Amino acid sequence: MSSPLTQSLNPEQARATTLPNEHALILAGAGSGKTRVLTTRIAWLLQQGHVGAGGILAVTFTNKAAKEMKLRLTSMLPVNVGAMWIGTFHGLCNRFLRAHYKLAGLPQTFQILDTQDQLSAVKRLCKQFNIDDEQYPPKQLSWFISACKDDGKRPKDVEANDSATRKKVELYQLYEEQCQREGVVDFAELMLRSYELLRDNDELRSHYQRRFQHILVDEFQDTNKLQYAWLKMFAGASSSLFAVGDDDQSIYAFRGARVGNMADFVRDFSVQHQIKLEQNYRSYSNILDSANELISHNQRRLGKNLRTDQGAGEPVRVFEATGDLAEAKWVVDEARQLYREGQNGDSTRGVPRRSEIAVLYRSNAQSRVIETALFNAGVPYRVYGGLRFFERAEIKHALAYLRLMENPLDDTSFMRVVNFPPRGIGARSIEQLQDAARSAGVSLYSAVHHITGKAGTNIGGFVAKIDVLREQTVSLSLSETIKLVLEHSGLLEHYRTEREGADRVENLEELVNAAESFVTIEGFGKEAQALPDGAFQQADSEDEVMSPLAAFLTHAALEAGDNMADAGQDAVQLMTVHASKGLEFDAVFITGLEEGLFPHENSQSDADGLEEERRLMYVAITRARKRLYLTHSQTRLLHGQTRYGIKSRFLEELPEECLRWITPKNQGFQSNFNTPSAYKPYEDWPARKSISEAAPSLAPKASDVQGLQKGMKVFHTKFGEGAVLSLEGAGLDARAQINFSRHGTKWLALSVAKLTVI
DNA sequence: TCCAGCCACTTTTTT
DNA sequence: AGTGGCTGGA
Repeated sequence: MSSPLTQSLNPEQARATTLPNEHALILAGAGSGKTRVLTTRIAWLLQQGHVGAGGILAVTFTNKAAKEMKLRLTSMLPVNVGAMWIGTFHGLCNRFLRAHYKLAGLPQTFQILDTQDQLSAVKRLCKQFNIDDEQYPPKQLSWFISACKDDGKRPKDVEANDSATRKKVELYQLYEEQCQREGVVDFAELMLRSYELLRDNDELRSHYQRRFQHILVDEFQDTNKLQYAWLKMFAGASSSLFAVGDDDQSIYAFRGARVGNMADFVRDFSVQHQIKLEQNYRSYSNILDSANELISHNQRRLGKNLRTDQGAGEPVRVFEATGDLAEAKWVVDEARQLYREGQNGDSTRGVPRRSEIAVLYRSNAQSRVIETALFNAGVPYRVYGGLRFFERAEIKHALAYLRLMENPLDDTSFMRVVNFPPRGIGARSIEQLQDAARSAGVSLYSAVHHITGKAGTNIGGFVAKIDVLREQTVSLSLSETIKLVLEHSGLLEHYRTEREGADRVENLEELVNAAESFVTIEGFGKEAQALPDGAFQQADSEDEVMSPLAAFLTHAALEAGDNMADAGQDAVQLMTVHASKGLEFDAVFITGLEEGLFPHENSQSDADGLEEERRLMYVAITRARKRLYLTHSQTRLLHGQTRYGIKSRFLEELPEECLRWITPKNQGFQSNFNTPSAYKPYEDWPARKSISEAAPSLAPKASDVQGLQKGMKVFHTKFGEGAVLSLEGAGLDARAQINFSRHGTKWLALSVAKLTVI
């Protein structure tokens, strides 16, 4: 307890950090020093001699978090982080499967399919079996397969009561066979295969259970069913599972995360100590109180209230714009002002760097307007999200050549580059090859010998080229190998002659650099090195070190890299709310706070969806340290159409005393239009339209709203005749659901829509 | 076989 | 509006 490691911790943090060897759940609110507690606990356990480095298993969701944890640990203690298992779920599964590839039934050179690869594998499968892709869209199939695996289900475990599901399960089965034949695993398979291996192999399981005395999990609220089961497999009778999470920040239910794992954990492991970290070190109280008040509207919570010792700080500013461009311009002006004040040395009002300003939005489509405004104002910015380095087409092409050299069974990679750059191998030749491969039961690569004629010659040339590349590079370094492949594959040449290919050539050159720094910084083969205690040598060959190329390919699949846009320059940060999780900024702008957008219309149908949206808003608010701005717009261009938005309900759920409305509150579009407002708009009012499509809210109730009643026939200037289905809200928020004879059912805001009773 | 133009799609995302 | 995938003509 008196360790200097824990001296600067508050009592709750110190208690969590120094818990005895037992299972524990730490409810760590936003900005409460969660990562600090996690790393300090590991350091403390090691320092007190409770466990050796080899006995630690620490799991995170992102590579960034894993890296951060390792970095902080090395700064706390002189410790060999390589001896600990610290990494992402998938990274650790990879390490595990590489060590026991034989037991797992995988080739040593197994390749990892990312989401794109998985989709193309599914498409190939569907084509082969003549699946109607209208009825079974490959994307959905791919999603279905991943969802089954995330649920821990093999095809035989999936309950199929209708013919469509039975078909999907059948395809899932075929997909599995295809992957197995080709020696590839997708992301979910990494998890499921490791889980099953542990479950079914008693000797292996007890070995690992004895080994890992302390298992620590970050962001526990984001674990899915399989990940929780996986953790349970590793946790033996003498292991302690230390889970850190925040149910209020669970925003990934849509991809299978189960907040319920927190309650299950408490029950399954008879957790004695649940410690709440409620002291927030990040935000001023106006911001924190807003977050607390907002999240209190959620019913299903474990319950937690953040407090701060910092003062009230600036009020949260709310701005209503007339249009999305005006909104963006206002944000940019305000951001510049903050930066200017920071430059003048005013650290309470301004921000020292542009990178301390974040502009958040609910969906990616909203970034464009903000980018335009920033660009026009000459403000440097950086957009997160979008394609990352290893996901770019040219990089994936290059990697496909490399993967094929490493594992000729990989048909996905074969298909990607067999005719890229174009070398006269068309659909017919490919079909011939696929038929031959299928009837001989071999890979496309080895089926080339069965093909004769022109197709045979062309494809034969391609295969020969791969063989030659493999031989030529056998004694070359990794970066030299890649350089040679880029030249001899014709990829560089192809992009050099392409009009818009300069960026792609640059990226390919960057790939060579990435390989160089991978070897020097990361070392290679690290993932597959021997277990320290040397167990299981009889069963598997943990001592066989991966080739640098194999390690690099794994790295590329598991860590897609940054999107490398303007790194280095001090720039305003643009990202979705999801992407902002785990980050913090001096100033945060949350934009597009309109019904249907945030909360998003697709999430409003059920209460759970709405609660997740609210948690999303909670995450967004708690990113801010000093200044928080909330903006919404009366009109917005979305998918090429003007939409009229209603102010988000979340704005109403914030404590009034923390807010300052820059524009008068409760001004609907109508009243603004009639009474030119006190503030000066950035642009002229948009041409008036009489449509407003608002999302339905949860419970329609009112029977008579603004002279309308259910069942009335109405006329609308654009949609024509219709019947009122339901009514809700009052005053400026009043809405009517109307079934138009020619345009279907729509929700209209009565303050905007021009309706006549007929 | 290749390229151009047309059509459908559009919440959030890590590995 | 913008993009990615697919079809049909050269």
